[in-house]
Amino acid sequence: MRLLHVLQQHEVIPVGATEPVQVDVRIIAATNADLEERIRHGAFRTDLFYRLNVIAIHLPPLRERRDDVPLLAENFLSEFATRRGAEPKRLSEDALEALCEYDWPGNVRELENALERAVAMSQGQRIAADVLPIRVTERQPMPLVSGPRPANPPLEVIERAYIEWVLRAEGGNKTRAAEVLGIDPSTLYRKLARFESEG
Amino acid sequence: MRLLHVLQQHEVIPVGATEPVQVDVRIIAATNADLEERIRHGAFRTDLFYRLNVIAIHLPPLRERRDDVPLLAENFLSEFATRRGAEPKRLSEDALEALCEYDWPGNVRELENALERAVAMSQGQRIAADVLPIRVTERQPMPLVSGPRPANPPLEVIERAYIEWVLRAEGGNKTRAAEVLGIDPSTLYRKLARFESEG
DNA sequence: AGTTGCAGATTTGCAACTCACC
DNA sequence: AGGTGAGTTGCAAATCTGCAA
Repeated sequence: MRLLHVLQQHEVIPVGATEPVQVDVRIIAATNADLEERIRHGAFRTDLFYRLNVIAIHLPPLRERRDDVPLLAENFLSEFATRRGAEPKRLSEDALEALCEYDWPGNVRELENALERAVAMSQGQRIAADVLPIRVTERQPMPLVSGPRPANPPLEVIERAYIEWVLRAEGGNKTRAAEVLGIDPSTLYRKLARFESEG
Repeated sequence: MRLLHVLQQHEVIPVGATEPVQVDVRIIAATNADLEERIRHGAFRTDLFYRLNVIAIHLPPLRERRDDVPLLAENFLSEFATRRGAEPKRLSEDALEALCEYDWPGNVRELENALERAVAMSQGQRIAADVLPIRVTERQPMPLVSGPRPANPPLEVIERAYIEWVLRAEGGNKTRAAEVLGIDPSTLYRKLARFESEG
């Protein structure tokens, strides 16, 4: 862990720090779609500035997790059903296949919307492919502009971030923080010392 | 870390798992207010079900972080200013003091709303205390029903969660995951083996 | 790419000690 | 002086790691 350490420094994304002294950390996991939407709503900036440091944890786009589509779809359908107080509608074979083939540039959010619409448009209990948005069924070779994905931070960074997070949550009390973290106070103490010396 | 291990198992909060085989994890940091609001909007359920397991990381309520209030307020004010394309308004001494004294049961979200309203109501560049919501300036002894706070998960749990997260993000490729994590593949391999044996 | 042996480096929990404060 | 709680350090044992196969 020491060896590779140098490579890892760039992974943290500090944002607009105003005071360099105390640093706090949030760990946020979100799909790209989540992020975009939250930024649009202004909520994300708020989160970001909660205390000035952020570590972003990357979630691959839905198109790279095709296996998840059926499960996600099922979850959404039963969620919608619960909301309406009815039985979940089921996807036809064709519809499911189309969902799996599509590239979902809008990720999970887009899938959710498509299904919601489909549920509303379909008459019976079965969702046919033709109530899905055209772009989904159209089956075009998508633009496929997959830029370089953001990398996830190294383990060491996450560990540090979380430790600092908890320490702050406990008001700086190292003993209590150690208890929460499930480690000996001395261990925490030494980890912190190491953080200091490593910047 | 081995010794305390038994105590730590209860910290994970798995939610509505449907398939016990593969587990994925999201790490979410949010204020209580965030959570509440997202649940109301249905977004959180969606997040939750992304892949069926969640580890909640606790952020202490704003009332326990009074020091943060001025900084937060400042951030909000300049955010609002940017949105309007104007200079940020400034808080009067009294107003700031009132903000610091208040208990903020709605946490950061409530603070944001209060400030937004205050900015809209104030005439000049200076925000006086009397444009703040009455409950804020009223300075009552708040109910103070601080139940037991949810504990943050132990370090070990976070480490595991993150490793599994990255592994999945890399499509199960251990070598690649190890690279991202900044550890030797063999190390990752052994960590995973341990996870298996420990459930 | 996944897995294991190995020797050496590292880390850990424990316990003991200090310090501050009541 | 006594007691409690936090922070800190020595130490030996246990563990973990990177390398190489």
